[in-house]
Amino acid sequence: MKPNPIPPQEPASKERLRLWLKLLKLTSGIEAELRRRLRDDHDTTLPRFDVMAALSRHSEGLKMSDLSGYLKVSNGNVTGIVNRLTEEGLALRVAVPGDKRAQLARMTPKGLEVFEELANAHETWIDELLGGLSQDETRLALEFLNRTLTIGDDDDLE
Amino acid sequence: MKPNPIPPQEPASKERLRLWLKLLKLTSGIEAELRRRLRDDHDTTLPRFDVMAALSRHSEGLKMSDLSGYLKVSNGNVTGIVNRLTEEGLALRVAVPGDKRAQLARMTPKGLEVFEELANAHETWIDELLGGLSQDETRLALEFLNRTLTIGDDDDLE
DNA sequence: GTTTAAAATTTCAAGCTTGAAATAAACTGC
DNA sequence: GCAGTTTATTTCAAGCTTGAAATTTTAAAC
Repeated sequence: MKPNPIPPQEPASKERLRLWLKLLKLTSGIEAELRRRLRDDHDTTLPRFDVMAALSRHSEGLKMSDLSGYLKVSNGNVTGIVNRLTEEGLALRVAVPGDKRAQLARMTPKGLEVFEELANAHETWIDELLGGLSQDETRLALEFLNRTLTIGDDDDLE
Repeated sequence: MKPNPIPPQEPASKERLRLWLKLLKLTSGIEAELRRRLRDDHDTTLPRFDVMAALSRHSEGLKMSDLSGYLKVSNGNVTGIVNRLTEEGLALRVAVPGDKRAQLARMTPKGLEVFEELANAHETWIDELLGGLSQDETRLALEFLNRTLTIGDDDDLE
């Protein structure tokens, strides 16, 4: 006699699909809320925030190509965003001594100041939006993700 | 690939932030891969896929506003996407008998045919991309998400 | 040194996305 | 009826995003 494992049978692929949709809904929802707050409360956008975050942890500046590499977006994309940040006085471009092709994108002091506020708000928002998780659950989830679902792990923005 | 150091004593908000970034990286990575495959292998896009999916499970058609409601995107957004699907012969608009303001977006037979292929490929891709998860782990994760992180739960696209 | 290839960036067209404004039709109260 | 409001949709400008093409500079081969 079989001890009968639990078998409400759905093919594994359907269950994975279900998990994916659930996961997508969760992250999309949180992301949408972050975008809304950045816009309504701080008059900025998530892409700008991401660029500022990357530049802020590299105070010496980043080559445009490194920046797009970190953020996993196209070169042309960061060109536009850094342009707009520059127009707003939050970033600037500095020449690279040995190489006339390259430029470093850097935060301005004003940019650093603005970003610090944004980063604080951001951490608070996440804390609130994931508020349903106890510290134990958070750790459990992190461990689970680290153990099973690690895709393309490189540094920066971890 | 570093083993990702064990979280030392860290404030709960930092751990939640870490979890969020991990989660975001996972879903963004999968999403990027889906977009790439839709484009390279099927010459279409994720937004088109999402609209087709919604229309396909409502074969009688959907009002534009209902469609944007399901997908949680703006009205103007679906207008453009349905326009493009229509140009490609995959969707069409039909008048609503009692209401001259509204229109139903519907799939064409060709659209349904195309979508069925896409949906099959999509399920296969997800199965592959989440392949690191056993069926038990999948169920565990789903249960965890359902229990703790349910945000704005309504039907469709679950 | 000159040619050739590689690298760093920007430009560009096309599509996605939004919120706000514009249109048009339907409903409500009187 | 009809004035005023609500509802359904489209249009629009601005920004994000991409991959491909164009530009400029550096490096390599010879």
